[in-house]
Amino acid sequence: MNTLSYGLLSMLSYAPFSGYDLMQKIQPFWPAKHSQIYPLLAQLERDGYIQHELVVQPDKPDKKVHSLTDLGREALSQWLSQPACPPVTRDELSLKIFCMNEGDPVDIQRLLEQRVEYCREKLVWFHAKSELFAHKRMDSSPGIVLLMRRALFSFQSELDWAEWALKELRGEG
Amino acid sequence: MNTLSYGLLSMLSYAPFSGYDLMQKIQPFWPAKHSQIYPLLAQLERDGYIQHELVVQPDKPDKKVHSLTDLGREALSQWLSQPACPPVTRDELSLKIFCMNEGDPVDIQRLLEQRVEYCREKLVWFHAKSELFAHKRMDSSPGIVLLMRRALFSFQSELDWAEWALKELRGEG
DNA sequence: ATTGCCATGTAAAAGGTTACATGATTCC
DNA sequence: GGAATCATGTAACCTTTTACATGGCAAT
Repeated sequence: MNTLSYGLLSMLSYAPFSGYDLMQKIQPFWPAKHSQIYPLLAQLERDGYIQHELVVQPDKPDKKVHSLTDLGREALSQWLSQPACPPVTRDELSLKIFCMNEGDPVDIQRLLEQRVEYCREKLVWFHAKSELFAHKRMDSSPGIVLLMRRALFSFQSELDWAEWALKELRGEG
Repeated sequence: MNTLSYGLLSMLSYAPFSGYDLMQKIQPFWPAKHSQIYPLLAQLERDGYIQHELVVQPDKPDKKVHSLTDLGREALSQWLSQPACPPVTRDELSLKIFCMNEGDPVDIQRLLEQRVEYCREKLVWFHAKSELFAHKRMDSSPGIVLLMRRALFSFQSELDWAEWALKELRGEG
């Protein structure tokens, strides 16, 4: 079973969800399109890790609500006990900065400004989310609290770097 | 042309390299195996972006040393002027932390300790590299300096987070 | 009216990993 | 003697993206 499959089981460890919900929820951790998720859900059901119930909705399309079976829960905890694969990041910006000598310095500055903006947006989003959890006492599990804080750490450090890099390029270093 | 192709052109903007060299050099920015790189190099040559020269080595296997053509250099600077795709990260650890309720807390602590170790190793490596550049006055281009610093920023923030998370789990928060 | 969200699926293409294949040299 | 490095390639497989396909409801 591949990592995305375990990812789907991970999401379902909280509550039953539709494929559509799962697709949205898994994005921050393991980006995937619906075309990849629906077939995997069918496979997970064939293999006995999940089951589904058809929920008829009057205003919206019917949906399949998937939930973990005992076998699925077992598979999850067994997977948790094994070491995690090293993270993989692919960022076009790195490559562009690497060969920035080849282009117009203004292009590189624009790229960095875009990255600054991107990080700021992410930070606003995560700050809003974590305030929701703090104030309104939402269903914040220990895992989500850890991941939230990591996102804040990592986007902040990327933002700091990008701003520093812009200063360097403008000769203010 | 895909991003890996531009990545290869980016590496070649510094100097001519063999496919084997390129495979190693591109790893930090855009992980790829040799089986993906060799066919792409052939294609880039067919399309006129690079050319190669056969270099015979007495002690080691012969190699093809690839270099940018004018067309390749043009393609690079045109690519630099366009916005970069958003970065993509896939980290199994995120998923495991997300559903950590399902498993033994000791498993999660072990995973975080492994991540701490991983970050420390990376930091040691990047610090060594950047000292090399600083002291021995190596061929440090502006791009490489920026990327080096980013690596230090990002691994440090991941390390800080993982150590904070371990404290939280041990109830020292 | 058109865009966007909800909801599910399949098919084709592109991107990426693992395995197969070869062979000399160097280091332990 | 066995593993690691250098060096290039192909084939099979798995993963991921893009495109095809459908259709109702809500909001601007």
